[in-house]
Amino acid sequence: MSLRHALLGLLHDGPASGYDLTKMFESRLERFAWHARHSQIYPELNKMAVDGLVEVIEEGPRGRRTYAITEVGRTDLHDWMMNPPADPQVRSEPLLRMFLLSTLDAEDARPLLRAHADSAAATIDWLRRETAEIPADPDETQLAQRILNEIGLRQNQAEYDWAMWAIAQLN
Amino acid sequence: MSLRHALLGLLHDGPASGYDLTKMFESRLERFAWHARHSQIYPELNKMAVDGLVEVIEEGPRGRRTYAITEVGRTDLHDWMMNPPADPQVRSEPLLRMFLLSTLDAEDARPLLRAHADSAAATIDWLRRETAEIPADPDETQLAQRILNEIGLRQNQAEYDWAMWAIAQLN
DNA sequence: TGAGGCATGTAAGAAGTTACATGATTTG
DNA sequence: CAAATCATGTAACTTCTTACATGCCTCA
Repeated sequence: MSLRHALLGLLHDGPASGYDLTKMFESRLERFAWHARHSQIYPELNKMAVDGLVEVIEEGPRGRRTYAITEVGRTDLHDWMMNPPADPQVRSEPLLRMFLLSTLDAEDARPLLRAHADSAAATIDWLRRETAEIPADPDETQLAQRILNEIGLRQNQAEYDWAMWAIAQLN
Repeated sequence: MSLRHALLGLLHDGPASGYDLTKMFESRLERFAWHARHSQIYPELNKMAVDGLVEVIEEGPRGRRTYAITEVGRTDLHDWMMNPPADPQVRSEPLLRMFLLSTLDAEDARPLLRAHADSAAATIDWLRRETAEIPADPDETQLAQRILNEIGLRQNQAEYDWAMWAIAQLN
């Protein structure tokens, strides 16, 4: 039920429509943590409303429905946050590819590692630009954003460093 | 089709049964890269055999069937390895939880970050022990293993450092 | 008035999970 | 001979992807 909790988590910051949440997934979660399309988000919001985790608080133009998290939703989110499973499950196609690197010879592995490094470097650039836009005297949301950007920066720096190191190992 | 390619990748190292591959997933892939259960692996191997990507090369006791990758399978794996998608999709529940940290107050966030750090530290310990077992003069497989352990070490070190830094930020 | 973005939806199929089910072989 | 492990499978269900489908609103 990670999708459900991702949505609750996003709604914790304030009410939003399915359309807004789809955009939030794209801009905030999809790159590092979770991925979902609108075709999964809209039905899930409807189910969550039936289950009382969210409620429609406004109907706008073009059939727009703005959802807000309910008290039940908050409790559910809090429980999920505070009880992580012992055996976390991860699915990362880029990392899987790296784990299967030994199936390639050095000539093929090198450009793949290079691409991996380039991709990490591009993400670092992007996160640095994002972070630079946060004012020196941030509010709580901006402070939280800074902490999140930091995990992305450190992770991608590790990926970059590793890829460069691995290229050196091939030689 | 990541499962398919994960299986082809594991079979690239040598023939194995569905049972062996299930164990390999548990010990090698599941923690960092991909996750699959035997109930998904066995049917997939059968489909892959129909598609000519793998073949049964031996039938052993208890109905054991040993699969080997075919030339078609090798080509398919190589294509997949060399053509990573532009927008990699990642799903990580632990990271999602960190991305939703701002839904908690500081008293709740602290132990969660602590647990995140502990988990990274435990993984680092485990990887260090694994790496120490690799002889000083490794063969090709062992060298590849060392490169993989290194990515895990660096990633988890980044996670650990970040979590400790984040705890400090809360104060 | 046309293009782009806003806004939501469904249907079919693929992928993945959980639970049930069975039996052989090895080892202490 | 009992327990652990080896070994494979299916059924029902949930989750996720891809493609199709529709129409409104805003701005240049």
